[in-house]
Amino acid sequence: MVRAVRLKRIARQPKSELYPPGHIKIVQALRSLLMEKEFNAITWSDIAQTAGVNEGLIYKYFKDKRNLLHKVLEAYFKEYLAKLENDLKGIDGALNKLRKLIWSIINASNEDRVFAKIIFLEVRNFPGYFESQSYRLVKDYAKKIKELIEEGIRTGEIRNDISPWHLRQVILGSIEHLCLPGVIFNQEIDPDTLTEELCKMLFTNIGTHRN
Amino acid sequence: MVRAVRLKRIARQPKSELYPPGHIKIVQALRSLLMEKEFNAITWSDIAQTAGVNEGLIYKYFKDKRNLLHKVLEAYFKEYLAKLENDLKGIDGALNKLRKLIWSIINASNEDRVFAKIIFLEVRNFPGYFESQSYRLVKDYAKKIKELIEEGIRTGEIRNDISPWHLRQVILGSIEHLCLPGVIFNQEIDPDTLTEELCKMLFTNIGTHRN
Amino acid sequence: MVRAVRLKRIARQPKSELYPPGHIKIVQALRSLLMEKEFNAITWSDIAQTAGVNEGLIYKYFKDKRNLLHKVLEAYFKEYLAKLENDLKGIDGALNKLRKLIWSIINASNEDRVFAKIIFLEVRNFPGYFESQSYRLVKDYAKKIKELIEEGIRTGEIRNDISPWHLRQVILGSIEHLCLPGVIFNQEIDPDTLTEELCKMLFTNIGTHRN
Amino acid sequence: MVRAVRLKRIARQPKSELYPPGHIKIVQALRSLLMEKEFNAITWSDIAQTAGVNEGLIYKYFKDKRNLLHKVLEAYFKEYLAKLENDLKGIDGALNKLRKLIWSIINASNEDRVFAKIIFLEVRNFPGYFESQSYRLVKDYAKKIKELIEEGIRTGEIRNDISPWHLRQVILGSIEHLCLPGVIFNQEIDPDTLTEELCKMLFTNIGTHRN
DNA sequence: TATGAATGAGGTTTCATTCAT
DNA sequence: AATGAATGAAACCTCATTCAT
Repeated sequence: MVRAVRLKRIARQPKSELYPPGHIKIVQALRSLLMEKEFNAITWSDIAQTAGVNEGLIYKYFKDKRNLLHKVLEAYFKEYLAKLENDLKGIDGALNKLRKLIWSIINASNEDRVFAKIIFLEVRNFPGYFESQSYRLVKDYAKKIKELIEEGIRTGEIRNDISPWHLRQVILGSIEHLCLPGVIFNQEIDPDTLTEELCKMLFTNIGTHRN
Repeated sequence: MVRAVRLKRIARQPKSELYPPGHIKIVQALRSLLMEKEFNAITWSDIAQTAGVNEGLIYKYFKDKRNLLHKVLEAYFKEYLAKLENDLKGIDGALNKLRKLIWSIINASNEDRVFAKIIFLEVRNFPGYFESQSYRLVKDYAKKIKELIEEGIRTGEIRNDISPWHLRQVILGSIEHLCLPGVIFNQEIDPDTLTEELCKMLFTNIGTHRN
Repeated sequence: MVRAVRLKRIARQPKSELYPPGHIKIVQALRSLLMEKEFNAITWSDIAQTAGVNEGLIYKYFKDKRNLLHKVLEAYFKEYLAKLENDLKGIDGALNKLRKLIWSIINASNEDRVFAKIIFLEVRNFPGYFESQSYRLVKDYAKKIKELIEEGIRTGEIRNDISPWHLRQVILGSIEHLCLPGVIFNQEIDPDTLTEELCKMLFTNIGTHRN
Repeated sequence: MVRAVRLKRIARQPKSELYPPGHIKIVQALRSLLMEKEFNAITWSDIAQTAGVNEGLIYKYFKDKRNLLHKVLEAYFKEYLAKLENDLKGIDGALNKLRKLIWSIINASNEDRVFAKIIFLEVRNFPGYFESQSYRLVKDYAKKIKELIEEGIRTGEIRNDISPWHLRQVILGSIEHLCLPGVIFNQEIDPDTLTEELCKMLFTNIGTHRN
């Protein structure tokens, strides 16, 4: 009896719960510390204290601080990608999908400031990032955006003199700079307005239907 | 005679020569170190060694490492602004000016990788930056871009349903993300192509002549 | 049986034993260094070496050198107060108690030169001292002396035209200057003689019985 | 002619004016810095800045910081001694002289807080002080007090079972502790009250006329 | 006499990391 | 799995001091 109950409980647990409690506390601690401080100003001892965990324990789970940061980003990103996949289901047309995707990133940046902070401000200046697992996720994701654009070009929704790579960069950069003031100065980020404004600038032009 | 020559020599001296040699060496040292390393991995002793100067001397001129970084950025930015002002002279029309401005930033990012690195990767994650003199320059500059856009709207070159603030952010973010791969992975950045691509995406649409 | 012994041993341990060994060694190290050097000439590395402990460890336990000094004083003072309380038990009359108290401080200054050095020479010139825990102990102690004097006035042992505050200062200052040459030049301090001389000057006069 | 004028001018100048201006400025600077800070927290560069003088110049005049401090004390003390000598003129009786002397020190401590700070708080913890010229002045002065007491004993004004050395220490220590709170916490010091209180406690008793 | 520039040496402080329990 | 204690190395920083001018 007892055993059955146990198994059941474990089966129900979301994946992250499978990590030992110390591991979870440490990841949580970094997340919450990143709300107040920049990454470089956060020390192991900050993290251990916030996590309510011994400093030495961290070494059981993480190679170094950057490694931990990348793990945190990875977790965020996986969450985000799952949500996104769902969001895009049932949407027709490359432009519509792009619009939704834009809204989705901005929305995530608004709801998870730390996520945005990490991706916009903390990982890029560190070379090791580009060898990390989390960067691979980002790259895959970026690739998918490019493919979406190429799909749009094939279907004729997007002008065929547009370079997919350049457009992707323009979209990502625009989103970033539209969100950045909100992220840095803790101001409101309005996904609807920002998406609307950005698409107004890009889509009517990019699209072939009007030119 | 001698006296006249003297006056002339003093008058000719560029501004940077007014700093004591140690000061100049230190600034140069950080510039060159930033080519190889990220800012946080650079230590005082790195800088002092590279500059061929005593560590203690750095404190005579700079409060701390961030302060030095901001000073370096400031110097770059002033150089850049001077060049830009010249570049924009004699150009007619807001869109043409914007195009030139875009080219100008991309070009600067290409020629001065360190400049781009600092501005894209190193300063933004540090709160103190936003109180620095160099940030004030950046803000002034951003303001001017917005005014350029507003001018375009007034003259009818730019659609009047475009929000200047949002457009400015889109432009700056686009530039940044178009240059970023080049800056990070030390690849070529082609100002002409990038400018062309970006303007193609934005201008035909923003402009009123077609809608 | 074994268990009983254990409990007993733990119960007997003096409080200081509860600190980790490194902490104790550091405090001891400063105590012994103060015998030879003035506080300002003592460095962290002196302390660490003397304690046979890593320099960094000091920061685990003490905020800074002054903080450590105050902790050392605190320990001394607590020891002293405990002894004093015992010494005063069973003594009748405010003047007799004062005499015993005077003897007690002089005696402590003689036996613990470092204690006297700290209190007479090292803490007072540092403003932070007056916010420290150890200063609070000193103040409480000084207050008790004043109350003893007031008691003497109430009981008629001490002239009622004497200001308790001034008398307290006179007593403390006298003690200090009587001990100072001994403390500074490492000469003998004779508690009996000094107490006798001081009381001769003060008590016959302060007392009401003769005036 | 010129020479005569010169000599005259020099002769008229007060003694301190004979020092070069840099010297004077440096001494003044330390005096004024001691009002705000403890001696150990004052650096050469503080002093040079306050004096409006180059750091290197200090080495022309002073061996080290302590040496400078002792020079400052010396200057104060000489001023004080000159005043005191005048004050004591025409006063009859050892006790009256002592009373005046007590008043005089307390008064000086009130008017020149820095003087009191130096003597009560800053010099004693430094061994080198006891080899300094300024300490010699202090010792001479203390000796004179002892002689004054001995004179009082000889003339019968003071009880002959009083030890002059002990009484001198009691007087000096009492004065110090009566002034100390005022000096440390920048409170008012009232020479009249303090002198009155101290003498009330000591003199009626010490004197033979009543016993 | 006085200054600006620079230095050397060592003090202070921080932190990632290890290890026995 | 987790902790408490301690360490080593290197960073940061300060300051007294010197020297050419």
